[in-house]
Amino acid sequence: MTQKPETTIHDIARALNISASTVSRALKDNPLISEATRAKIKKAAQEMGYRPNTLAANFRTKRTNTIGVIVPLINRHFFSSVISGIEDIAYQQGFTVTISQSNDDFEKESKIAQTLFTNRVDGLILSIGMNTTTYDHLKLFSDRNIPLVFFDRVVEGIKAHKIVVDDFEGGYIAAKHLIDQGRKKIAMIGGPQNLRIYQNRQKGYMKALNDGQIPFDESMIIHNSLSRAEGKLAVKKLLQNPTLPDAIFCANDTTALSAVLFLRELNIKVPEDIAIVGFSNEPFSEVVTPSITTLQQPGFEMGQKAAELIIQQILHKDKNLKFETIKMPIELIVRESSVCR
Amino acid sequence: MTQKPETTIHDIARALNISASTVSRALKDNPLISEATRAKIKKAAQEMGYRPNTLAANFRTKRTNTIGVIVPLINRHFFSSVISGIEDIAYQQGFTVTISQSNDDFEKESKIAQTLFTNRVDGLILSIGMNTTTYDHLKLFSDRNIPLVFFDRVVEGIKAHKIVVDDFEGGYIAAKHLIDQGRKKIAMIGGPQNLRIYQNRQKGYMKALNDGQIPFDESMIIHNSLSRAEGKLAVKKLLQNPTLPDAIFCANDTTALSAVLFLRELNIKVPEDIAIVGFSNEPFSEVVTPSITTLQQPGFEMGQKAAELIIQQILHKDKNLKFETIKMPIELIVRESSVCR
DNA sequence: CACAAAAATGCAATCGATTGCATAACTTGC
DNA sequence: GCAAGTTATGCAATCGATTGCATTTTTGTG
Repeated sequence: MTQKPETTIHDIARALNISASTVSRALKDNPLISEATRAKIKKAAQEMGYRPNTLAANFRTKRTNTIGVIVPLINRHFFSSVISGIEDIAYQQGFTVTISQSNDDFEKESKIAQTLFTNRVDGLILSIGMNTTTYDHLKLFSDRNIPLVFFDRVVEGIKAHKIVVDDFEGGYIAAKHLIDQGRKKIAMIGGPQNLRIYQNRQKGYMKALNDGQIPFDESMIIHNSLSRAEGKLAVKKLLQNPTLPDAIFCANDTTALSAVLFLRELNIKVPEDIAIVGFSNEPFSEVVTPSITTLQQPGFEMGQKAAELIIQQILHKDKNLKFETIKMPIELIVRESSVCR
Repeated sequence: MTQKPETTIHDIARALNISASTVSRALKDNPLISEATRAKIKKAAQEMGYRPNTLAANFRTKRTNTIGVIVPLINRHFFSSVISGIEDIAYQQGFTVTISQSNDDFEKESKIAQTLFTNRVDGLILSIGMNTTTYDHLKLFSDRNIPLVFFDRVVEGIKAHKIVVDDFEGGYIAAKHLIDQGRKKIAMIGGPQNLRIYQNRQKGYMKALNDGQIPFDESMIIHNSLSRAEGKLAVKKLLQNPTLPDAIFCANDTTALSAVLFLRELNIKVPEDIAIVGFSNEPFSEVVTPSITTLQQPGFEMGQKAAELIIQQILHKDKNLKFETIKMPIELIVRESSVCR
């Protein structure tokens, strides 16, 4: 199979006996070129099977029309929804999306950032890893004025748009909901406190307790990595607590799930004995028995918003842009795990 | 914030009073360059904050070190697992992964393929959409000898590696399992028959029935798009069938889930009255009550394999490569929905 | 020491599109 | 019919790394 040589704008120019610059302009619908020649050139391009060499153009213009995305784990419903949303908008706007996962590993996150940087992405959308506490790898971008948008797990003190759900509000609503159900001893399984989102979920929870005149009890809060296994351990520990909880607010659905399953194993009734509320509305939460009350984060929409913002920044490099923190609406989805019939 | 000008190999060359070609070679550890100068150059590069301009290199070498991936829907556990696997290997090998979703829309799939092509991806990994029946958009790649690897939903008659699970085997095992449980009237909810995977799942099912001396009944098979809504409709229809099924083999877990939920609504007992088997082992299948017996496809491993194969092809463009169809092991995961205690 | 062979380095073209500026072609009004 | 103004096209440099080939330097050997 012989490689047919690619047609270039020069070939077209030669064929039509005009200059390459005219061809280049015509193909981009530059109004400098008359309608007539534009049409002629496009026709020829079509016939000659011309395909623009993006590499050459990128090289020349120093733009790649590519948006880099780093998420902790692709294979997680919330994140893949966000990616889906990013891709949706990016595609419409003629951008390409490059995706990497950090696996919550700082080293990897850092290396990926460097790679994306050297690959000259036009912008970077990311949710930082659980263990990320320094941000030199991101300075690379801000130093060169490459747009950065954070979502979900954001970093304070870096100039960038941030798309978050109102985690405080979420935590508050969740705990309030449990209080409204008559629960008095509400435990919480929280995530790593270096991540703002988990801090806020907890703060919301505490505020609700306070508003509900429920004294705060240190021993009712456990912090872990929110995995299935750790969730189970946390529940085990809570069950040995001097004051037995009658409700647990879990900072993610994975933990809520492990609580539901483990309590079922122990024949402790959910929600009668212990009510459970999760966070994120994973697909399984709806269908497990009992189905899990949780907070719905609009992942797809967050992705769309992130893409819109970054593309806007890429297209109009506004020097004195005001960076916003956009709070997406969060919604309590009440299901069986928290309400006695 | 002034943009510091980027350091180029020419800057380094000038600083060290040598030629740019030497610098270029040294940085790539070309053995033509002596150890001594190599070290000197690298040191200088480091100090001067040199970062290779990938765009220039790509342009020159006509390679992008980028692998394109097209999946029907990112936001689906199986697919995001595959992506995760692809990304895993690609990253290790210094490749970047560009991801797009077709939303099972042929137009979009086609456009994406064109875009990826013009963006000069070095290879394309894809699972075609439900409605894709023509393959001109893929000829673009095969014509130019750009490696192509299919996974899951593959296309026959195109020269490419294919990574599939043994859907026939899966269908067979599923139906056999139901027969072994004493079921005699086993219905099937199958997918679109233009997709080989669904054909094969059905063929496996039919073979098992045949081997089990169960007469085949046309009315016991329904084809649809395997969505949650359509699944419910299919079940409804099966319940009105002259011969009521005592088991349903669903071609995916989504449909199996809708069956489980709908039957529960109707107070029809699963598995006692009707046993259910799904396909794909979605995360929810494990935790729904009753948990769903299903076939586990090794998504992550499939992604890894796909990435390995395509990278191998990219690196050694072997003209007379033999294309293989790799069947990944598939495993029946027996859960509550198919076994009476 | 001479000279061939081997090793190291340099030269310069090249990839293809883009774009500031120069020039050419065409209008228009008087 | 011509100057001034518009509109359309062309010239040529440029982006930065790569690489075939030429050239220089070093090494080794008789």
